[in-house]
Amino acid sequence: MTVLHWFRDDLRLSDNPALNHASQSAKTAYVYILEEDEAASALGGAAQVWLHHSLSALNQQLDGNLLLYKGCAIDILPELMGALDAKMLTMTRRYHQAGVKTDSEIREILAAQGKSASVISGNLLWEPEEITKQDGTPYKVFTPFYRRGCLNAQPPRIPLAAPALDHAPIISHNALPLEALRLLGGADWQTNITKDWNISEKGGHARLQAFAAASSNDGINDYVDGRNFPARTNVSRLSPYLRFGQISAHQAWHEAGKNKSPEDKQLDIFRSELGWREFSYSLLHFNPDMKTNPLQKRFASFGWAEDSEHLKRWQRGQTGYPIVDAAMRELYQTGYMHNRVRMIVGSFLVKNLLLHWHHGEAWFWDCLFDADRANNSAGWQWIAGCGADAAPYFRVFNPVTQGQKFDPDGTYTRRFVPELQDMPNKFLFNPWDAPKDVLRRAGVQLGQNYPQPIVEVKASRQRALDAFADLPKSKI
DNA sequence: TTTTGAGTTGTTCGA
DNA sequence: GTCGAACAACTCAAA
Repeated sequence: MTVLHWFRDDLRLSDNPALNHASQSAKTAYVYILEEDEAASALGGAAQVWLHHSLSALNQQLDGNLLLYKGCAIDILPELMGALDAKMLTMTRRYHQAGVKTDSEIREILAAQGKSASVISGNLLWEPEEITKQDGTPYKVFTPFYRRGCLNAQPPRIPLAAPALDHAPIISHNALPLEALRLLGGADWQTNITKDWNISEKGGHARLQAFAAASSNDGINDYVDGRNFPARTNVSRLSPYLRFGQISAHQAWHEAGKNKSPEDKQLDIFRSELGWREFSYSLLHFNPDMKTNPLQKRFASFGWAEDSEHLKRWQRGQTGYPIVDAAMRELYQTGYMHNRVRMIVGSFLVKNLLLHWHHGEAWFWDCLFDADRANNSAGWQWIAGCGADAAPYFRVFNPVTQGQKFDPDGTYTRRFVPELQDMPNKFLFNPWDAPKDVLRRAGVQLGQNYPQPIVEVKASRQRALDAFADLPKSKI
């Protein structure tokens, strides 16, 4: 008997409960479908590049047995199951509305043919319906969700070893070569952005181990403080691997805890970041329209500004605020952005420029390797203030102070804004305040080789505070 | 049942 | 320079 495992965002062999299930007492076939129906809002450019390399690596792990298709899963799968004479389909549970709908349709179609489809949880530490308040409704605030909800529930499973796979005989049945998925775009860009990453399950584990076993002032061992500094190497950089399932959250949870007391502060804070991912997925599960609609309905008619020139300058890293520009250029050049500066650029777009968070969500979706339906929407709603958040409306990041505080020697900023290479630290984050001779010696001509600030911090902050104060009071 | 206190990531102002 | 207070309104759970 043959079982078909449909890989989606679980591109790994180890700790993959659905794949384990498939491999028990059966020969296994494997498929990935680049879904082109409404089940998958199209992947962004960076995520496509990541996916290309991921599929290539996974196919190697499967000895060349991964079947690739492009199109509509409910058309492709029943036919493929027939060609393979497969009696069962396995897949890892997903949480976005269109995907959930596709999966239940598949199940019905196969059931009508006397075949089965198993949707098996594997990508979250806790399933959304497990973590609710006493009254059964979902949490809306992170801390009680995580501390009271998650940490009092069943602890995350010990990761499973990769199963011994008995490949079904290859019946390719019109499968496509990887190149036919056309996931790679422009030549220079896509080779440059992948050079720092080993895009594979193995690469994910190497990253995780390096993070977990780092020396005392690196990786997890100085996570609490170090994670705030974009020039330092304390964040895990696991997000793209988690996004595509090349490592599981369970593997990250347990590997990070090796040789550490469960009460260890560094470990606790890192795990709580995994908790934020859980929270985002819970929000997506209970609010299927989270990508487009604000969680707080009072934001529905908020008076966002319209300014395509400002938006373009934000996207290109030409705002005249060095920390913002460094971060936006990091994103565009590398497909990644450090978490601290994600908050700074988000606050700048939504508060200082007063542009709709949709614009930020869409740009991150296109540019980030780790663009994740749950995290991206939840994160943008959080920074916009319309999401699930206990934080005050007046939290507006100051791009000058944030730069001085979290990139004090300018290492990060100068790396991505080389125009300011020779600007002294004192004026690096506010070059418009620098005396003329300082600018001249640094070779900076504002408005010529580095932009003047596109808005003024104090005035734009006040404009945002006024606009937010005008919101209807009730969050509901 | 009601009250109380705290809540990822901040800034500014005035003492 | 440092430090505490003020900047709302609502969620959630413990007292």
